Amino acid sequence: MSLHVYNTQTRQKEAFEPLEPNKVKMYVCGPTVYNLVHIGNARPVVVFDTLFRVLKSEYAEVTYARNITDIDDKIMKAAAENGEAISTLAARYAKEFEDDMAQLNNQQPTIVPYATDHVDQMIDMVKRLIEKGHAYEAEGHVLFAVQSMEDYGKLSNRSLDDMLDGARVEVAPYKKYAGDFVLWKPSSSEEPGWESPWGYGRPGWHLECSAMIETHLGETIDIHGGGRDLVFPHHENEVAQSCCAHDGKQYVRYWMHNGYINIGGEKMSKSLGNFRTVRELLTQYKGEVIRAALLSAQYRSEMDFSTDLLEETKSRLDAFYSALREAKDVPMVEVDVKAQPFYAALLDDLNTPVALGELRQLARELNKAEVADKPVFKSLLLKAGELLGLLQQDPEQWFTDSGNAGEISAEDIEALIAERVQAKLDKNYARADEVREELKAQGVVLEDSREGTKWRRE
RNA sequence: GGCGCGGUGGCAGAGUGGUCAUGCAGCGGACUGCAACUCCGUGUACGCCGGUUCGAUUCCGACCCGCGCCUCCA
Repeated sequence: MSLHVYNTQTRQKEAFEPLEPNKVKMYVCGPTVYNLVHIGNARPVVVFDTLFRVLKSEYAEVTYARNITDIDDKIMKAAAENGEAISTLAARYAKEFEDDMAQLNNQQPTIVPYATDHVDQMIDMVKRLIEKGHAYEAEGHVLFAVQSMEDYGKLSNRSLDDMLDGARVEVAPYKKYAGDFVLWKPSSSEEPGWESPWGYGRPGWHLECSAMIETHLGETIDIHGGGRDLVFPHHENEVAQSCCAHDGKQYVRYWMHNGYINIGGEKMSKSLGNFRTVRELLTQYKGEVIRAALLSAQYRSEMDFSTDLLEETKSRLDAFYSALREAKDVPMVEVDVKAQPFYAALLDDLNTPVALGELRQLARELNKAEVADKPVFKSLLLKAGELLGLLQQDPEQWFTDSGNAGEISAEDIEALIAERVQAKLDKNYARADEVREELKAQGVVLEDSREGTKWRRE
């Protein structure tokens, strides 16, 4: 079994083979940093972070780039409202994004390129596109001429005529053809911008990814990921820019797109205003719960993000950590997680729901195993968990950490437990039960075992 | 109008041309002073109608319903 991924370009699952043996180049579209990210923005980050982990276990050299878009009209608008520089606002929200993503156990990509650090490369690419006859200047704008490209529309599987049929926006008068898109646009003197051969201005949205990929990863990359809504126009236009700048050379070998997060069955989006920020969710659930919830459905399917889902996910993680807590003194040994059904599920286009199911079986095996067999199962469980970015924290901490201020302290809980132990020795079961009830009322559950009383916060 | 996705048991969610997903919840049991955790057991599920087939949830066709994209969007 080798890694298979669903390729949006061909609309089927394909065996994955990197262009250069043992070297994988992956690029994922990151956020536009003008506010706190929502859970929908977090999905591709978690999905492709998981893919990054799998790729690293399969290939010797994996380069993963995830950009930060720090120049954009929405950033300009937000900065103007705050009366601050766009660089200040963008830097702040880029930091908030990094913090949120770290809470969800996402590893740092190999490269995190910023759009504004690549304006020279973007200008250079626009120059080349004009020279090759794929772009033209008009009223201070530079536009990509989509009719100059044979295969335009191939990625998103649509023809130019069809696209224009359903167009909802007015066509700018300077466009030679309605489907042409902006590579460079003029800025007024008070707007952010850069000097260019076409005057003071700023890049169009699609350009940055093409330029940054060219700069950091080369002309052809293996995997390009992002949300479904980027297929058109963003990725289609990236293909157009890069292919035409590179004389038709293949841009991306495998396109991967994750499905939407819905709220109450409806697509969540910044424009609809029905979004939940990661920051807000983190006040109620641990980052690991949010991550596991995002992995509970296969990445291409849509998923409804609800309290029920988070609560169920928490219960599932509790069971894993309960097994690990019970096995805290069991030593780790060398194991081959790649031989497990768990791993086969991940290789099959990142089938994380099945992988989570297999993880549950490993936890069950660990619980049931004879002492001599426990090290193997504990090691498999932890190794498998690591590939999903889960189960890496101290189990004791998982159950006893207080996320919220104002909760009963660990010391107070321990004191009450000590009192209850004495009450039990005195056969004063009424008092023992009273303590249990008192703590239960404060969200603390007691578990008696041979080794003594353990506790956890609900 | 064009392109595309999906409808699986209370809920979540895989998958397959013919014995089983799995999880959460529920129920029964073991364990427990009581609990919890854990373990064991437990569900005539595949939108509707046709077709192909010895056999279809799985393939084909029509239909119904929901959702998305068609230049803000993960």
